[in-house]
Amino acid sequence: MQTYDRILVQAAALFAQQGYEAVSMRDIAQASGIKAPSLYNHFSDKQSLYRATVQSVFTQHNEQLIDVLRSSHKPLDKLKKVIYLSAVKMAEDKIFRQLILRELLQNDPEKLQFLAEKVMADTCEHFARILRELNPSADHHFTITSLMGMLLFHFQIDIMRDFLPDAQAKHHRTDYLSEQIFLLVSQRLLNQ
Amino acid sequence: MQTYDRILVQAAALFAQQGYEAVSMRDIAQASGIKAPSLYNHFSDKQSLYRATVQSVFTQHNEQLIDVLRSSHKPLDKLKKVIYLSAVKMAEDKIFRQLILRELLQNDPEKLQFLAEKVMADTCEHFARILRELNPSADHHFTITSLMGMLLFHFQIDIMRDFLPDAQAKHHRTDYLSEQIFLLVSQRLLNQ
DNA sequence: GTCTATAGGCGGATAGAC
DNA sequence: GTCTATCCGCCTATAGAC
Repeated sequence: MQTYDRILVQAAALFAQQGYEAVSMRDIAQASGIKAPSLYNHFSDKQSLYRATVQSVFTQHNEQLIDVLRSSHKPLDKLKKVIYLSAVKMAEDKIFRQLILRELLQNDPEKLQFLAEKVMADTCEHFARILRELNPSADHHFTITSLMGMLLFHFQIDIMRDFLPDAQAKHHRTDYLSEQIFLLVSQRLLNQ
Repeated sequence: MQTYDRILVQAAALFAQQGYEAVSMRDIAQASGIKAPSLYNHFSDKQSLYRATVQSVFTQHNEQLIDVLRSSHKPLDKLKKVIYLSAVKMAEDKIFRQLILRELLQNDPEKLQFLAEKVMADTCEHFARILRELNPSADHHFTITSLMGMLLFHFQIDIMRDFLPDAQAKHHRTDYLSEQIFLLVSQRLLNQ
């Protein structure tokens, strides 16, 4: 792998784990196997490196998710499948999950607009198309944002689940959680 | 207000907005109307100040929420009411919301255990009691974590909602969101 | 309890050799 | 493209006067 890509990969892991301020250029350099000044041959400053990192993680994540929707089952099966695959991605891709949560904590409206329009809106549209097939008149914006909230939260709290009341082994299983989320969403959708 | 409390209030706002690493002792001192070294007469170091801040915000939040459940309506009304009041608190208390999200991004198991057992578990138990009245055999752990995920996410994304597909004015209203969350949760609960 | 002064370290970033 | 050396500012924290 080229130096440039190695930097992006290592920076993504560090920024996701520790946050922008807590990660130094020296940390990223060391993880990438170079010295800090060499980073400046690839990125003009720390902010640029961060932006490139975030964009790269989000772009990759979206590309992988879009592949899912090629198949054409019945709408309800499609919804179930896309929830399951989103859940798998959320469970696996801790870097994406933590980076998006960190970006959500940003207060800069520009960054939030970028996050919404360039990262989340595509995925939302995919969901929306399926939901409209199932019920043309329901409140899909609410359903989709609820879905994203649950997908993010359920997998983010995985490591602290057992400290919460009534946690069981099944609550650590991606298939169980995605099934329950599907049932929650689809029942409301069809009864609305 | 005494210096000590003024520091906690100002530190809470700064830590919630910018995160631990991004806030300097000078920032907190200036916001509190003193110089940085004076902070060390109240807290032994930055970490202690942060811990005290988080604990203070979470304790206050929980106390305010517990008051809600004194009234004894029918279980379904109680659920509706407690969801509404949690939603109002989430919408209003940006400092609590952002601090809890930042703590969720921590990877230190000790801090997560503290967050789960000392901050979230109480609230979970309140929810659980109501849910058990409505359906003794349902999966309440899943329902409650779903609820918390939705409550956090829906109000955290408020400022970027309009950049997402199909957003409408009603999606900025706390009463509408809490009603929809209630319907989502209660339908699943009663059909389970 | 608060201040000024300051220690000592680490941060981002640049200059210039190779 | 990568390095060593270095600048300079900000950071946490302490010493000691008032």
